[in-house]
Amino acid sequence: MDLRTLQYFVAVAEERHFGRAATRLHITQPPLSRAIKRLEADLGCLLMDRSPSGVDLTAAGAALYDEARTLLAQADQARTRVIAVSGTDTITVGTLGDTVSEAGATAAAAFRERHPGIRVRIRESDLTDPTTGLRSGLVDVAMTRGPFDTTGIMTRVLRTDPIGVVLRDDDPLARALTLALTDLAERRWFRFPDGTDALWRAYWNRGDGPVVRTVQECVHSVLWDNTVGLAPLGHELPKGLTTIPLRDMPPSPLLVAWPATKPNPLVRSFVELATG
Amino acid sequence: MDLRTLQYFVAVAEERHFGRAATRLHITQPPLSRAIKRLEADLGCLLMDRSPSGVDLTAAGAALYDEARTLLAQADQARTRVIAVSGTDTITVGTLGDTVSEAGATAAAAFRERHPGIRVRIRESDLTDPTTGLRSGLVDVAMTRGPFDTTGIMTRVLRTDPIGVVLRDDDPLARALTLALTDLAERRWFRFPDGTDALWRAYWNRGDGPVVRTVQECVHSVLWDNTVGLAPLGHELPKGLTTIPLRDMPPSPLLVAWPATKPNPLVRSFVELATG
DNA sequence: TGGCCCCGATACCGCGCGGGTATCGTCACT
DNA sequence: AGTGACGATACCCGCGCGGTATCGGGGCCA
Repeated sequence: MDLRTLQYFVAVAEERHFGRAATRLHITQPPLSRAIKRLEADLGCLLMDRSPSGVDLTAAGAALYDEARTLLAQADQARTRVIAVSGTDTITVGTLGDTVSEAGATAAAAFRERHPGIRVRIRESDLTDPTTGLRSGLVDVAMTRGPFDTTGIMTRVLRTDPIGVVLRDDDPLARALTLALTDLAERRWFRFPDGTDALWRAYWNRGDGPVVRTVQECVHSVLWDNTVGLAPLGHELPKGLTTIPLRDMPPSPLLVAWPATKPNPLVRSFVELATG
Repeated sequence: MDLRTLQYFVAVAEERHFGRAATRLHITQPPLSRAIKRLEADLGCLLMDRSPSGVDLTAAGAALYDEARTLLAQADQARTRVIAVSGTDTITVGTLGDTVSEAGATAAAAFRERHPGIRVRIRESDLTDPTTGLRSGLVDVAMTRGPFDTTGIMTRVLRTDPIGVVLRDDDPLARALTLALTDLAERRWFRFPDGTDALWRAYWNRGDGPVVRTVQECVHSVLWDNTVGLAPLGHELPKGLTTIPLRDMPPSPLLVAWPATKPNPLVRSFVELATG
């Protein structure tokens, strides 16, 4: 009866569905089934009645649900209190491009509500470092876009967005519903400096056009220098620009990333709040 | 930060000593050191100052100690409540020989105080079955003496007692401080029936004297039939009998035993209370 | 000051548990 | 009868948690 198993149980109890609970817990269904079964063996009684159309709590299951809820809340509070005593009072979040407005704002808000005494410092990184300073210790946790080299870094996917090409509104191709990379073979692409993470650059770079480092420079390059470039779909663009989906680019994950060895104990809580 | 680790931490915090805490937890010292270290890494702060003469809690450690205590108590209560709801209301304890008075009484008393609503049924077994009915399901947990075949059975040692030979007070050898089995080579030994667990019988049987099944029959056999027999030292004997330590017999463990798959959820609690 | 002892840390090993993917059994609904 | 949804099962793999053996370092005593 460890806390993780109880968390699993609570998830199933609330979702009334092993599959949904599993996704909510960021695991798959079979381990969850086994964990519940083990919990039942440990307590010596059935906790839920399985039926093909979902699950129902038994009396014992309902009792455990209440207990587990308070237990988990108390455990969480214990962690918070210990960390408060230990003196950690700041968490630094790195953001890349517009992840700060996309998902960072809600995550930071949730975190601030959860840890009223903690200062949340946002550090907006330029586009050359997808880790936004994780490796150099400038930030404790990053909200960024993949793919990039994740050795020594833990990540969790928040969302996955299709990739499009950024064009000027008056571009001849700007009316297309979708495009392929071959349609743009002759164009000049803005790209990122050599210092950028190799995997990230291979994914986002095309051709050998002008080098940019920030979202601003991307925008200017397209608007005033008539280049094109890759960008995820589904977020606001400055007036005069549009994004056309590309058929032959794999989608890009929007993710939260943190060091595998996390010296800042607040990171775990932030990740939980950011990913639900 | 699972519950087991917190239990480890509480033990160290209370003992102020890794070694003692480890024995109290029925593990060895290295895993305990690692667990605490991992807990510290998880929380991101030192919990105790190690010095060669023991350990001291840091401020964070003291905070965690309080939290952990309440958390563990609540977890225990959660387990108890769920089991109560599930309908289990009886635990049957098997005893062998005089284990019932030796350790069973205190264990049963502790259990009754801890679980006021639960009926504790004691089933005293004769000496032919060292499991006291564990395998056949007659009892949920046994307090008995080793060694015996433990396949499918979990055990925990309560104490280890030297083995002696039971003699009549007026026996020529009854004045010796210690004896060897060779000193008794010519004697008739009482022994246990063939149905008895093989390992147990090999340990306790000598020669091919009269068969006994109960403590009473052992006593009578020695007093009235002038046989001798093996018995652990350190417990009361009827008037007229005495026990002389044997130099060449390995000591016998007094242990609590329960099925590896334990259908009765109260067993865990009983074992904890019996072994401290 | 050198030797010893105590205690916590570390190294290494084997096994079981907790993840994963692939597949099955079963029930409800066409 | 066929199909789809859902939980259970089978199997695999890597890590965590136990174990034993050993190290390092600080006190204590001769």
